[in-house]
Amino acid sequence: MSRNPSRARPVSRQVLADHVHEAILESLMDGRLEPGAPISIDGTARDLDVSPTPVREALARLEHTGLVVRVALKGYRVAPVFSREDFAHLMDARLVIEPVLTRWTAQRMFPELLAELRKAITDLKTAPRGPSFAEFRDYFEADERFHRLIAENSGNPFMHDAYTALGGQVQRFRLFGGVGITDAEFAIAEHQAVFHALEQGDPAAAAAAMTDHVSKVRQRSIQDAPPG
Amino acid sequence: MSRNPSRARPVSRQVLADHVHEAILESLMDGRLEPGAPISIDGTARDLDVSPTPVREALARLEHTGLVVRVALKGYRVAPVFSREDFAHLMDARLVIEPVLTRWTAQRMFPELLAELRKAITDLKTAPRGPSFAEFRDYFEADERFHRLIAENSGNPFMHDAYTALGGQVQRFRLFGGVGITDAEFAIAEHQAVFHALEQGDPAAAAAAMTDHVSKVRQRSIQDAPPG
DNA sequence: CATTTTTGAATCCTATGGGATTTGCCTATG
DNA sequence: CATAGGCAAATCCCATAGGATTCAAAAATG
Repeated sequence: MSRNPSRARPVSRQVLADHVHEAILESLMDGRLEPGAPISIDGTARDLDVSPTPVREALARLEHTGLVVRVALKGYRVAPVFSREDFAHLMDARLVIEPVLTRWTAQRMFPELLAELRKAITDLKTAPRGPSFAEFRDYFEADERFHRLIAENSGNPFMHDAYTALGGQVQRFRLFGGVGITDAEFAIAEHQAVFHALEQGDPAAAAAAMTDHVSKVRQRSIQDAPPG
Repeated sequence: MSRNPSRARPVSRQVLADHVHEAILESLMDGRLEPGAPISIDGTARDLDVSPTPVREALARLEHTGLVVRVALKGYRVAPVFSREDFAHLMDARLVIEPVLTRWTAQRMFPELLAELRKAITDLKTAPRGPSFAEFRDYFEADERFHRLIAENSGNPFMHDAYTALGGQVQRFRLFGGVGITDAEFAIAEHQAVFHALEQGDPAAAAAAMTDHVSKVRQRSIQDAPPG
Protein backbone atom coordinates (compact mmCIF):
# COMPACT_ATOMS: atom_id res chain seq x y z
CA MET A 1 0.00 0.00 0.00
CA SER A 2 2.06 2.86 -1.17
CA ARG A 3 -0.88 5.19 -1.47
CA ASN A 4 -2.45 7.48 1.01
CA PRO A 5 -4.88 5.24 2.86
CA SER A 6 -7.27 7.92 4.00
CA ARG A 7 -7.76 9.28 0.51
CA ALA A 8 -6.84 6.68 -2.00
CA ARG A 9 -7.41 9.14 -4.83
CA PRO A 10 -6.72 12.86 -5.03
CA VAL A 11 -10.38 13.73 -5.07
CA SER A 12 -11.80 12.76 -8.38
CA ARG A 13 -9.59 12.23 -11.33
CA GLN A 14 -9.98 14.35 -14.35
CA VAL A 15 -10.23 13.19 -17.89
CA LEU A 16 -9.22 15.03 -21.01
CA ALA A 17 -12.72 16.29 -21.69
CA ASP A 18 -12.63 18.14 -18.36
CA HIS A 19 -9.46 19.97 -19.28
CA VAL A 20 -10.82 20.86 -22.69
CA HIS A 21 -14.01 22.11 -21.08
CA GLU A 22 -12.06 24.35 -18.75
CA ALA A 23 -9.86 25.65 -21.53
CA ILE A 24 -12.79 26.65 -23.72
CA LEU A 25 -14.72 28.14 -20.82
CA GLU A 26 -11.71 30.23 -19.91
CA SER A 27 -11.34 31.54 -23.43
CA LEU A 28 -15.01 32.39 -23.38
CA MET A 29 -14.94 34.14 -20.04
CA ASP A 30 -11.90 36.31 -20.50
CA GLY A 31 -12.94 37.50 -23.89
CA ARG A 32 -10.46 35.72 -26.15
CA LEU A 33 -13.37 34.22 -28.04
CA GLU A 34 -15.64 36.94 -29.30
CA PRO A 35 -19.39 36.60 -29.78
CA GLY A 36 -20.28 34.92 -33.02
CA ALA A 37 -16.85 33.44 -33.53
CA PRO A 38 -16.90 29.85 -34.78
CA ILE A 39 -15.45 27.16 -32.57
CA SER A 40 -14.20 24.43 -34.82
CA ILE A 41 -14.13 20.98 -33.28
CA ASP A 42 -11.22 19.71 -35.31
CA GLY A 43 -9.46 23.05 -34.98
CA THR A 44 -9.54 23.24 -31.19
CA ALA A 45 -8.59 19.58 -31.10
CA ARG A 46 -5.45 20.47 -33.01
CA ASP A 47 -4.80 23.52 -30.86
CA LEU A 48 -5.08 21.57 -27.64
CA ASP A 49 -3.34 18.55 -29.12
CA VAL A 50 -6.13 16.11 -28.40
CA SER A 51 -8.56 14.21 -30.56
CA PRO A 52 -11.94 15.61 -31.54
CA THR A 53 -13.81 13.24 -29.24
CA PRO A 54 -13.16 15.03 -25.93
CA VAL A 55 -13.70 18.37 -27.65
CA ARG A 56 -17.14 17.29 -28.76
CA GLU A 57 -17.95 16.24 -25.24
CA ALA A 58 -16.77 19.55 -23.78
CA LEU A 59 -18.76 21.59 -26.29
CA ALA A 60 -21.87 19.51 -25.69
CA ARG A 61 -21.66 20.45 -22.03
CA LEU A 62 -21.23 24.12 -22.84
CA GLU A 63 -24.12 24.13 -25.25
CA HIS A 64 -26.61 23.82 -22.45
CA THR A 65 -25.24 26.96 -20.74
CA GLY A 66 -26.16 29.17 -23.65
CA LEU A 67 -22.59 30.38 -23.99
CA VAL A 68 -22.17 28.52 -27.25
CA VAL A 69 -24.76 27.67 -29.83
CA ARG A 70 -24.80 24.68 -32.11
CA VAL A 71 -26.30 24.07 -35.49
CA ALA A 72 -26.39 20.47 -36.62
CA LEU A 73 -23.85 19.73 -39.32
CA LYS A 74 -22.55 23.28 -39.20
CA GLY A 75 -20.84 23.37 -35.86
CA TYR A 76 -20.53 25.49 -32.76
CA ARG A 77 -20.25 29.24 -32.39
CA VAL A 78 -19.86 31.58 -29.49
CA ALA A 79 -23.31 32.89 -28.69
CA PRO A 80 -24.05 36.13 -30.53
CA VAL A 81 -23.96 39.55 -28.92
CA PHE A 82 -26.84 40.77 -26.89
CA SER A 83 -29.45 43.05 -28.25
CA ARG A 84 -30.61 45.84 -25.99
CA GLU A 85 -33.79 43.87 -25.44
CA ASP A 86 -31.85 40.76 -24.43
CA PHE A 87 -29.95 42.83 -21.94
CA ALA A 88 -33.13 44.13 -20.36
CA HIS A 89 -34.44 40.60 -20.08
CA LEU A 90 -31.23 39.42 -18.49
CA MET A 91 -31.38 42.18 -15.92
CA ASP A 92 -35.05 41.46 -15.20
CA ALA A 93 -34.11 37.86 -14.51
CA ARG A 94 -31.27 38.93 -12.25
CA LEU A 95 -33.68 41.18 -10.38
CA VAL A 96 -35.80 38.15 -9.60
CA ILE A 97 -33.04 35.78 -8.62
CA GLU A 98 -30.15 37.67 -7.08
CA PRO A 99 -31.97 39.54 -4.31
CA VAL A 100 -33.43 36.26 -3.07
CA LEU A 101 -30.03 34.63 -3.10
CA THR A 102 -28.63 37.58 -1.22
CA ARG A 103 -31.34 37.40 1.42
CA TRP A 104 -30.77 33.72 2.03
CA THR A 105 -27.02 34.09 2.12
CA ALA A 106 -27.33 36.90 4.66
CA GLN A 107 -29.04 34.44 6.98
CA ARG A 108 -26.13 32.05 6.76
CA MET A 109 -23.09 34.28 7.01
CA PHE A 110 -19.91 32.81 8.48
CA PRO A 111 -16.47 34.32 8.97
CA GLU A 112 -14.73 32.65 6.04
CA LEU A 113 -17.38 33.81 3.62
CA LEU A 114 -17.25 37.32 5.00
CA ALA A 115 -13.50 37.33 4.48
CA GLU A 116 -13.82 36.16 0.91
CA LEU A 117 -16.45 38.77 0.16
CA ARG A 118 -14.27 41.43 1.72
CA LYS A 119 -11.40 40.34 -0.49
CA ALA A 120 -13.59 40.51 -3.58
CA ILE A 121 -14.59 44.06 -2.66
CA THR A 122 -10.98 45.01 -2.09
CA ASP A 123 -9.92 43.51 -5.40
CA LEU A 124 -12.72 45.38 -7.05
CA LYS A 125 -11.46 48.66 -5.67
CA THR A 126 -7.78 48.08 -6.34
CA ALA A 127 -8.02 46.42 -9.74
CA PRO A 128 -6.35 48.54 -12.39
CA ARG A 129 -8.84 50.10 -14.71
CA GLY A 130 -6.84 51.26 -17.67
CA PRO A 131 -8.39 52.97 -20.62
CA SER A 132 -8.33 49.82 -22.67
CA PHE A 133 -10.97 47.24 -22.37
CA ALA A 134 -8.58 44.35 -21.85
CA GLU A 135 -7.26 45.95 -18.67
CA PHE A 136 -10.60 45.43 -17.02
CA ARG A 137 -10.13 41.69 -16.78
CA ASP A 138 -9.27 41.73 -13.08
CA TYR A 139 -12.07 44.15 -12.30
CA PHE A 140 -14.63 42.01 -14.10
CA GLU A 141 -13.26 38.90 -12.43
CA ALA A 142 -13.68 40.42 -8.96
CA ASP A 143 -17.19 41.58 -9.82
CA GLU A 144 -18.14 38.13 -11.02
CA ARG A 145 -16.56 36.54 -7.95
CA PHE A 146 -18.54 38.72 -5.55
CA HIS A 147 -21.85 37.77 -7.09
CA ARG A 148 -20.86 34.13 -7.38
CA LEU A 149 -19.87 33.89 -3.73
CA ILE A 150 -23.30 35.10 -2.74
CA ALA A 151 -25.01 32.69 -5.11
CA GLU A 152 -22.95 29.72 -3.95
CA ASN A 153 -23.71 30.22 -0.29
CA SER A 154 -27.46 30.64 -0.27
CA GLY A 155 -27.91 27.07 0.90
CA ASN A 156 -30.27 26.26 -1.97
CA PRO A 157 -28.54 24.29 -4.73
CA PHE A 158 -31.43 24.75 -7.15
CA MET A 159 -31.39 28.50 -6.92
CA HIS A 160 -27.66 28.32 -7.36
CA ASP A 161 -28.23 26.41 -10.59
CA ALA A 162 -30.69 29.04 -11.69
CA TYR A 163 -28.06 31.70 -11.03
CA THR A 164 -25.29 29.94 -12.90
CA ALA A 165 -27.62 29.70 -15.88
CA LEU A 166 -27.52 33.50 -15.82
CA GLY A 167 -24.03 34.07 -14.47
CA GLY A 168 -22.19 33.11 -17.59
CA GLN A 169 -24.32 35.40 -19.68
CA VAL A 170 -23.76 38.26 -17.28
CA GLN A 171 -20.02 37.83 -17.50
CA ARG A 172 -20.18 37.71 -21.26
CA PHE A 173 -22.13 40.93 -21.26
CA ARG A 174 -19.57 42.54 -18.98
CA LEU A 175 -16.98 41.76 -21.61
CA PHE A 176 -18.85 42.57 -24.77
CA GLY A 177 -21.71 44.80 -23.72
CA GLY A 178 -19.50 47.85 -23.56
CA VAL A 179 -20.65 48.70 -20.06
CA GLY A 180 -18.98 48.32 -16.73
CA ILE A 181 -16.07 50.43 -17.75
CA THR A 182 -17.56 53.81 -17.20
CA ASP A 183 -19.65 53.12 -14.14
CA ALA A 184 -17.05 51.47 -11.93
CA GLU A 185 -17.18 54.10 -9.20
CA PHE A 186 -20.93 53.77 -8.83
CA ALA A 187 -20.85 50.00 -8.99
CA ILE A 188 -18.19 49.77 -6.29
CA ALA A 189 -20.28 51.82 -3.92
CA GLU A 190 -23.31 49.66 -4.58
CA HIS A 191 -21.34 46.50 -3.97
CA GLN A 192 -20.13 47.92 -0.70
CA ALA A 193 -23.71 48.55 0.35
CA VAL A 194 -24.52 44.90 -0.28
CA PHE A 195 -21.42 43.87 1.60
CA HIS A 196 -22.23 45.98 4.63
CA ALA A 197 -25.72 44.55 4.89
CA LEU A 198 -24.27 41.06 4.69
CA GLU A 199 -21.70 41.97 7.31
CA GLN A 200 -24.52 43.02 9.61
CA GLY A 201 -26.39 39.85 8.82
CA ASP A 202 -29.42 41.86 7.77
CA PRO A 203 -31.27 39.82 5.12
CA ALA A 204 -33.85 42.43 4.18
CA ALA A 205 -31.26 45.18 3.79
CA ALA A 206 -28.97 42.89 1.83
CA ALA A 207 -31.72 41.93 -0.59
CA ALA A 208 -32.73 45.57 -0.98
CA ALA A 209 -29.14 46.60 -1.65
CA MET A 210 -28.79 43.93 -4.29
CA THR A 211 -32.04 44.98 -5.93
CA ASP A 212 -30.77 48.54 -5.92
CA HIS A 213 -27.47 47.53 -7.47
CA VAL A 214 -28.89 45.42 -10.28
CA SER A 215 -31.60 47.89 -11.17
CA LYS A 216 -29.04 50.69 -11.34
CA VAL A 217 -26.77 48.58 -13.50
CA ARG A 218 -29.73 48.10 -15.74
CA GLN A 219 -30.49 51.80 -15.91
CA ARG A 220 -26.91 52.84 -16.56
CA SER A 221 -26.31 50.20 -19.17
CA ILE A 222 -29.43 50.80 -21.16
CA GLN A 223 -28.48 54.44 -21.40
CA ASP A 224 -24.87 53.79 -22.34
CA ALA A 225 -25.22 50.67 -24.39
CA PRO A 226 -24.77 50.97 -28.12
CA PRO A 227 -27.97 50.56 -30.08
CA GLY A 228 -28.79 47.00 -30.84
CA MET B 1 -34.42 24.76 -58.62
CA SER B 2 -36.13 21.63 -57.51
CA ARG B 3 -36.22 22.65 -53.90
CA ASN B 4 -38.64 24.79 -52.02
CA PRO B 5 -37.18 28.26 -52.35
CA SER B 6 -38.66 29.73 -49.20
CA ARG B 7 -37.40 26.96 -46.97
CA ALA B 8 -34.57 25.15 -48.56
CA ARG B 9 -34.33 22.68 -45.69
CA PRO B 10 -37.07 21.10 -43.57
CA VAL B 11 -36.15 23.07 -40.50
CA SER B 12 -32.86 21.94 -39.13
CA ARG B 13 -31.56 18.50 -39.70
CA GLN B 14 -30.96 16.26 -36.80
CA VAL B 15 -27.93 14.18 -36.11
CA LEU B 16 -27.73 10.94 -34.22
CA ALA B 17 -26.73 12.60 -30.98
CA ASP B 18 -30.02 14.50 -31.01
CA HIS B 19 -32.04 11.32 -31.27
CA VAL B 20 -30.02 9.66 -28.54
CA HIS B 21 -30.51 12.70 -26.35
CA GLU B 22 -34.25 12.56 -26.83
CA ALA B 23 -34.39 8.85 -26.21
CA ILE B 24 -32.52 9.08 -22.92
CA LEU B 25 -34.47 12.13 -21.80
CA GLU B 26 -37.70 10.31 -22.49
CA SER B 27 -36.64 7.30 -20.47
CA LEU B 28 -35.72 9.67 -17.68
CA MET B 29 -38.94 11.62 -17.77
CA ASP B 30 -41.41 8.79 -17.92
CA GLY B 31 -39.76 6.83 -15.16
CA ARG B 32 -38.22 3.95 -17.06
CA LEU B 33 -34.83 4.89 -15.67
CA GLU B 34 -34.97 4.96 -11.91
CA PRO B 35 -32.87 7.23 -9.72
CA GLY B 36 -29.42 5.88 -9.15
CA ALA B 37 -29.55 3.50 -12.08
CA PRO B 38 -26.33 3.39 -14.12
CA ILE B 39 -26.43 4.56 -17.72
CA SER B 40 -23.73 2.70 -19.54
CA ILE B 41 -22.32 4.44 -22.57
CA ASP B 42 -21.47 1.30 -24.49
CA GLY B 43 -24.65 -0.36 -23.31
CA THR B 44 -27.04 2.31 -24.52
CA ALA B 45 -25.01 2.50 -27.71
CA ARG B 46 -25.77 -1.18 -28.28
CA ASP B 47 -29.41 -0.73 -27.33
CA LEU B 48 -29.93 2.13 -29.73
CA ASP B 49 -27.70 0.55 -32.37
CA VAL B 50 -25.30 3.46 -32.66
CA SER B 51 -21.69 3.97 -31.76
CA PRO B 52 -20.64 5.26 -28.35
CA THR B 53 -19.61 8.64 -29.70
CA PRO B 54 -23.09 10.19 -30.07
CA VAL B 55 -24.10 8.64 -26.76
CA ARG B 56 -21.23 10.39 -25.03
CA GLU B 57 -22.35 13.66 -26.56
CA ALA B 58 -25.97 13.19 -25.52
CA LEU B 59 -25.01 12.34 -21.95
CA ALA B 60 -22.65 15.29 -21.75
CA ARG B 61 -25.58 17.55 -22.57
CA LEU B 62 -27.76 15.93 -19.96
CA GLU B 63 -25.11 16.17 -17.30
CA HIS B 64 -25.53 19.91 -17.04
CA THR B 65 -29.25 19.57 -16.32
CA GLY B 66 -28.66 17.68 -13.10
CA LEU B 67 -30.78 14.79 -14.30
CA VAL B 68 -27.75 12.57 -14.64
CA VAL B 69 -24.52 12.64 -12.69
CA ARG B 70 -21.13 11.66 -13.92
CA VAL B 71 -18.05 10.40 -12.17
CA ALA B 72 -14.86 10.41 -14.18
CA LEU B 73 -13.80 6.96 -15.28
CA LYS B 74 -16.84 5.42 -13.64
CA GLY B 75 -19.63 6.61 -15.85
CA TYR B 76 -23.05 8.18 -15.72
CA ARG B 77 -25.94 7.47 -13.39
CA VAL B 78 -29.44 8.79 -13.05
CA ALA B 79 -29.35 11.42 -10.33
CA PRO B 80 -30.16 9.95 -6.91
CA VAL B 81 -33.49 10.34 -5.21
CA PHE B 82 -34.33 13.52 -3.40
CA SER B 83 -34.01 13.91 0.30
CA ARG B 84 -36.81 15.71 2.07
CA GLU B 85 -34.48 18.69 2.41
CA ASP B 86 -33.76 18.70 -1.32
CA PHE B 87 -37.46 18.75 -1.98
CA ALA B 88 -37.98 21.75 0.27
CA HIS B 89 -35.20 23.57 -1.54
CA LEU B 90 -36.68 22.73 -4.91
CA MET B 91 -40.06 24.09 -3.86
CA ASP B 92 -38.48 27.23 -2.43
CA ALA B 93 -36.82 27.83 -5.77
CA ARG B 94 -40.09 27.26 -7.61
CA LEU B 95 -41.76 29.75 -5.30
CA VAL B 96 -39.28 32.36 -6.44
CA ILE B 97 -39.40 31.64 -10.13
CA GLU B 98 -42.82 30.37 -11.13
CA PRO B 99 -45.01 33.18 -9.79
CA VAL B 100 -42.92 35.71 -11.67
CA LEU B 101 -43.18 33.71 -14.86
CA THR B 102 -46.91 33.46 -14.34
CA ARG B 103 -47.25 37.20 -13.86
CA TRP B 104 -45.34 37.98 -17.01
CA THR B 105 -47.21 35.41 -19.05
CA ALA B 106 -50.52 36.82 -17.85
CA GLN B 107 -49.54 40.12 -19.44
CA ARG B 108 -48.99 38.48 -22.79
CA MET B 109 -51.90 36.11 -23.14
CA PHE B 110 -53.10 35.28 -26.64
CA PRO B 111 -55.85 32.96 -27.86
CA GLU B 112 -53.66 30.05 -28.94
CA LEU B 113 -51.90 29.94 -25.59
CA LEU B 114 -55.18 30.09 -23.76
CA ALA B 115 -56.42 27.16 -25.82
CA GLU B 116 -53.34 25.12 -25.08
CA LEU B 117 -53.58 25.86 -21.39
CA ARG B 118 -57.23 24.91 -21.42
CA LYS B 119 -56.36 21.62 -23.07
CA ALA B 120 -53.70 20.92 -20.43
CA ILE B 121 -56.26 21.52 -17.71
CA THR B 122 -58.77 19.26 -19.43
CA ASP B 123 -56.18 16.52 -19.85
CA LEU B 124 -55.30 16.90 -16.20
CA LYS B 125 -58.90 16.36 -15.20
CA THR B 126 -59.62 13.48 -17.56
CA ALA B 127 -56.33 11.59 -17.28
CA PRO B 128 -56.87 8.15 -15.79
CA ARG B 129 -55.52 7.93 -12.31
CA GLY B 130 -55.35 4.26 -11.53
CA PRO B 131 -54.04 2.93 -8.28
CA SER B 132 -50.70 2.06 -9.79
CA PHE B 133 -48.03 4.60 -10.18
CA ALA B 134 -47.44 3.89 -13.84
CA GLU B 135 -50.99 4.89 -14.65
CA PHE B 136 -50.22 8.44 -13.67
CA ARG B 137 -48.03 9.04 -16.65
CA ASP B 138 -50.61 11.07 -18.55
CA TYR B 139 -51.57 13.02 -15.46
CA PHE B 140 -47.98 13.95 -14.75
CA GLU B 141 -47.43 14.82 -18.37
CA ALA B 142 -50.36 17.22 -18.39
CA ASP B 143 -49.19 18.78 -15.14
CA GLU B 144 -45.72 19.30 -16.54
CA ARG B 145 -47.13 20.69 -19.76
CA PHE B 146 -49.25 23.28 -17.97
CA HIS B 147 -46.30 24.66 -16.06
CA ARG B 148 -44.04 24.52 -19.08
CA LEU B 149 -46.49 26.46 -21.25
CA ILE B 150 -46.49 29.25 -18.70
CA ALA B 151 -42.71 29.24 -18.46
CA GLU B 152 -42.24 29.27 -22.23
CA ASN B 153 -44.46 32.26 -22.82
CA SER B 154 -43.22 34.74 -20.28
CA GLY B 155 -41.30 36.60 -22.95
CA ASN B 156 -38.06 36.36 -21.01
CA PRO B 157 -35.76 33.65 -22.35
CA PHE B 158 -33.41 33.85 -19.38
CA MET B 159 -36.14 33.20 -16.86
CA HIS B 160 -37.28 30.38 -19.07
CA ASP B 161 -33.80 28.90 -18.84
CA ALA B 162 -33.92 29.25 -15.09
CA TYR B 163 -37.21 27.40 -15.06
CA THR B 164 -36.04 24.53 -17.25
CA ALA B 165 -33.12 24.06 -14.88
CA LEU B 166 -35.79 23.26 -12.29
CA GLY B 167 -38.44 21.72 -14.49
CA GLY B 168 -36.70 18.45 -15.09
CA GLN B 169 -36.09 17.98 -11.40
CA VAL B 170 -39.72 18.71 -10.65
CA GLN B 171 -40.85 16.09 -13.11
CA ARG B 172 -38.43 13.57 -11.67
CA PHE B 173 -39.83 14.26 -8.25
CA ARG B 174 -43.36 13.79 -9.49
CA LEU B 175 -42.35 10.33 -10.60
CA PHE B 176 -40.20 9.23 -7.71
CA GLY B 177 -41.13 11.45 -4.81
CA GLY B 178 -44.23 9.45 -4.05
CA VAL B 179 -46.43 12.52 -4.14
CA GLY B 180 -48.87 13.80 -6.67
CA ILE B 181 -50.91 10.67 -6.58
CA THR B 182 -52.92 11.38 -3.49
CA ASP B 183 -53.44 15.10 -3.92
CA ALA B 184 -54.72 15.19 -7.48
CA GLU B 185 -58.10 16.67 -6.59
CA PHE B 186 -56.55 19.55 -4.73
CA ALA B 187 -53.91 20.15 -7.36
CA ILE B 188 -56.48 20.27 -10.15
CA ALA B 189 -58.46 22.96 -8.35
CA GLU B 190 -55.32 25.00 -7.80
CA HIS B 191 -54.35 24.71 -11.42
CA GLN B 192 -57.78 25.89 -12.41
CA ALA B 193 -57.39 28.95 -10.21
CA VAL B 194 -54.19 29.80 -12.05
CA PHE B 195 -55.89 29.22 -15.36
CA HIS B 196 -58.82 31.46 -14.54
CA ALA B 197 -56.56 34.32 -13.54
CA LEU B 198 -54.66 33.89 -16.79
CA GLU B 199 -57.92 33.80 -18.70
CA GLN B 200 -58.87 37.11 -17.14
CA GLY B 201 -55.44 38.48 -17.94
CA ASP B 202 -54.93 39.41 -14.29
CA PRO B 203 -51.16 39.24 -13.61
CA ALA B 204 -51.33 39.81 -9.88
CA ALA B 205 -54.03 37.21 -9.36
CA ALA B 206 -52.22 34.74 -11.58
CA ALA B 207 -48.98 35.12 -9.68
CA ALA B 208 -50.81 34.78 -6.39
CA ALA B 209 -52.60 31.66 -7.56
CA MET B 210 -49.32 30.10 -8.62
CA THR B 211 -47.71 30.96 -5.31
CA ASP B 212 -50.67 29.38 -3.58
CA HIS B 213 -50.40 26.25 -5.68
CA VAL B 214 -46.69 25.68 -5.24
CA SER B 215 -46.72 26.39 -1.53
CA LYS B 216 -49.56 23.95 -1.05
CA VAL B 217 -47.76 21.32 -3.08
CA ARG B 218 -44.87 21.88 -0.78
CA GLN B 219 -46.97 21.51 2.33
CA ARG B 220 -48.78 18.39 1.17
CA SER B 221 -45.66 16.70 -0.04
CA ILE B 222 -43.56 17.32 3.00
CA GLN B 223 -46.30 15.76 5.07
CA ASP B 224 -46.78 12.77 2.84
CA ALA B 225 -43.25 12.18 1.65
CA PRO B 226 -41.40 9.22 3.02
CA PRO B 227 -38.61 10.12 5.43
CA GLY B 228 -35.34 10.87 3.78
C1' DC C 1 -21.29 41.42 -66.02
C1' DA C 2 -24.47 38.49 -63.36
C1' DT C 3 -25.67 33.95 -62.30
C1' DT C 4 -25.07 29.15 -62.02
C1' DT C 5 -22.13 25.06 -61.69
C1' DT C 6 -18.30 22.75 -60.27
C1' DT C 7 -14.54 21.67 -57.63
C1' DG C 8 -11.71 21.12 -53.60
C1' DA C 9 -10.66 22.04 -48.95
C1' DA C 10 -12.40 22.31 -44.41
C1' DT C 11 -15.44 20.59 -41.24
C1' DC C 12 -18.85 17.78 -39.10
C1' DC C 13 -20.35 13.26 -37.76
C1' DT C 14 -19.93 8.56 -36.50
C1' DA C 15 -17.93 3.80 -36.45
C1' DT C 16 -14.07 1.23 -34.97
C1' DG C 17 -10.24 -0.29 -32.17
C1' DG C 18 -7.49 -0.59 -28.34
C1' DG C 19 -5.27 1.02 -24.01
C1' DA C 20 -6.55 2.22 -19.17
C1' DT C 21 -9.55 1.72 -15.39
C1' DT C 22 -13.12 -0.19 -12.74
C1' DT C 23 -15.87 -3.96 -10.98
C1' DG C 24 -17.35 -8.43 -9.72
C1' DC C 25 -16.05 -12.86 -8.60
C1' DC C 26 -13.21 -16.36 -7.33
C1' DT C 27 -9.46 -18.10 -4.76
C1' DA C 28 -6.07 -18.04 -1.16
C1' DT C 29 -4.70 -16.90 3.38
C1' DG C 30 -4.90 -15.71 8.21
C1' DC D 1 -15.55 -16.57 8.71
C1' DA D 2 -13.41 -12.33 7.26
C1' DT D 3 -10.10 -10.27 4.48
C1' DA D 4 -6.73 -9.71 0.85
C1' DG D 5 -5.14 -10.74 -3.77
C1' DG D 6 -5.75 -11.75 -8.51
C1' DC D 7 -8.02 -12.65 -12.69
C1' DA D 8 -11.55 -11.72 -16.31
C1' DA D 9 -15.29 -9.20 -18.15
C1' DA D 10 -17.29 -4.89 -18.61
C1' DT D 11 -16.73 -0.26 -19.09
C1' DC D 12 -14.73 4.18 -19.75
C1' DC D 13 -11.84 7.06 -22.48
C1' DC D 14 -9.68 8.62 -26.50
C1' DA D 15 -7.22 8.44 -31.10
C1' DT D 16 -7.96 7.40 -35.75
C1' DA D 17 -10.21 7.00 -40.21
C1' DG D 18 -13.42 7.78 -43.59
C1' DG D 19 -18.05 8.99 -45.40
C1' DA D 20 -21.25 13.02 -45.51
C1' DT D 21 -21.97 17.78 -45.51
C1' DT D 22 -20.90 22.56 -45.79
C1' DC D 23 -18.47 26.48 -47.53
C1' DA D 24 -15.93 29.36 -50.56
C1' DA D 25 -13.84 30.35 -54.54
C1' DA D 26 -12.86 29.17 -59.26
C1' DA D 27 -14.82 28.02 -63.59
C1' DA D 28 -18.43 27.95 -66.77
C1' DT D 29 -22.56 29.68 -68.78
C1' DG D 30 -25.93 33.00 -70.43
